[in-house]
Amino acid sequence: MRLSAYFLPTLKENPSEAQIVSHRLMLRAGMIRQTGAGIYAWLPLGQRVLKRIERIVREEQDASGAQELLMPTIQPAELWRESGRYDDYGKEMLRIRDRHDREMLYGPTNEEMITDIFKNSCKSYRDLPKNLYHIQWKFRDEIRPRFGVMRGREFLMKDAYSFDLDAAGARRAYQKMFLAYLRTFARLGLKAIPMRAESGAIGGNLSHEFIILAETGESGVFCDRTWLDLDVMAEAPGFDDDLERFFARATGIYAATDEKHDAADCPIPADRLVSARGIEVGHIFYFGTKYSKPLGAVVAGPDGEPVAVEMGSYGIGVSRLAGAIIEASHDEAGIIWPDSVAPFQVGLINLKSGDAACDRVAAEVYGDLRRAGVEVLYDDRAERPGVKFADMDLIGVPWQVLVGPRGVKSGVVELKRRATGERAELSRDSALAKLTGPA
RNA sequence: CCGGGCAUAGCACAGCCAGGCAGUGCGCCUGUUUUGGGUACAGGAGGUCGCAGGUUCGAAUCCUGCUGCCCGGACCA
Repeated sequence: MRLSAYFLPTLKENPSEAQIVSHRLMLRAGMIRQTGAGIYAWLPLGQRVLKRIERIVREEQDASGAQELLMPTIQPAELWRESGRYDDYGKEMLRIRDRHDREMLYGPTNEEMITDIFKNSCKSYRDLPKNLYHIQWKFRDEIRPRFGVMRGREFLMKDAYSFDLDAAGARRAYQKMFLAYLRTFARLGLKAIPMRAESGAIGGNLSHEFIILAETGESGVFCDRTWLDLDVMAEAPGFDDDLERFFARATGIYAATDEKHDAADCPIPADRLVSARGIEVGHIFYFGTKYSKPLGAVVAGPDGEPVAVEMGSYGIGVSRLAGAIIEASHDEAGIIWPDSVAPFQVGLINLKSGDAACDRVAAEVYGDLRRAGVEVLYDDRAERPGVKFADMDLIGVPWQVLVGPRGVKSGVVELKRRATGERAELSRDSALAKLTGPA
């Protein structure tokens, strides 16, 4: 992509409405624009990041055996009356009426709808187990949205729903998602700690929140110091292996949200306890027959007797993750994207646009990278080098390739790693090899 | 929802107290200059001063009502 033609409205100054760093940087880097309290438009750069995050989430869901579908954003109120949540959800649910005066709602979650879809087609224990998910926009009418996309009213969420014949099966489904979540967050370049959590309005009695530690986190959390240096994925099993041991070990190291933490009854000594703030990026629940019973999701068991299916639900805040990753990875100059979610892999800077030799070399490097399948943002604007450096640092592209008069003369380009600031002068071929070779 | 604050050009803000030509910096456009970390100079474009009403010869400025947004809290997968 040539930057001269790209819609990338970066800002030099901080918009006054943005207080926390991820919100400021997302606005300044031209990723998002606010259209109302807690409601954002995603501009091309932000959309690219969202798609990258979504893809990793999708790949890990698929790898775990879950199947993707897509449910609507608008739901009939009737479904929610059956579960009793139409009243329970309160003002956080956005309620609307269609032209026939039918009561509808903009879905805050999809337990009722998926259970309804499931029950209409799955009648036998032979149809189990199933895990169905989608990645869809949700709306929760938060009293007080804040922190940009991290606490928006409209947000993109992956939600999965598991159906099993018995509690043992549901436990395995829960553990598979537990593993899928750890794999997902690791790939996103995040250290997410699974913490015992309240199950809230979803209901149920087994629940973990996946938390990233960050000063700007919304909730207080507590964990064993061991977590700070632990690479929990080092000994992670495959999805088809026995997950019980891994699950026991990962959940055996103390970690709890403040609702679940009791200082008077804490299993670890004070000098090992870390008190911090965290951003919730995922939440998983086992809730048994809470929805299957009222909604009639019943299958015939092996003995022919009806059995209400055992369910769980599993959420990942996809749009929130864009903000959370920035909270965890930025510096004074701007965003530092992990390679896995970067909107472009390489930012190519022509330091002297208009100079025939620089234009030629930059265009050739651009072509070479594109042919090699690298997503590259080529800054071909007639701007000062300083402006280009500042913009490229701000938007956080992991690698920068600098083409300037000096290097062109001696036949080299400069390669800069955004995260470390490390630079090296290389021949064009070795730079290309480095950027297209194995990571 | 409670409490506090803000609303003037794309962005950040001054002007309001004490009514009298709509301003500054950045950004944007044109030209010159400069060319390895947001360059310099000159010229230019850009405004329903959030909306509605009131007071006044005259309102960005004073008064009333409304709306939107932000912050703290409570709430919240």
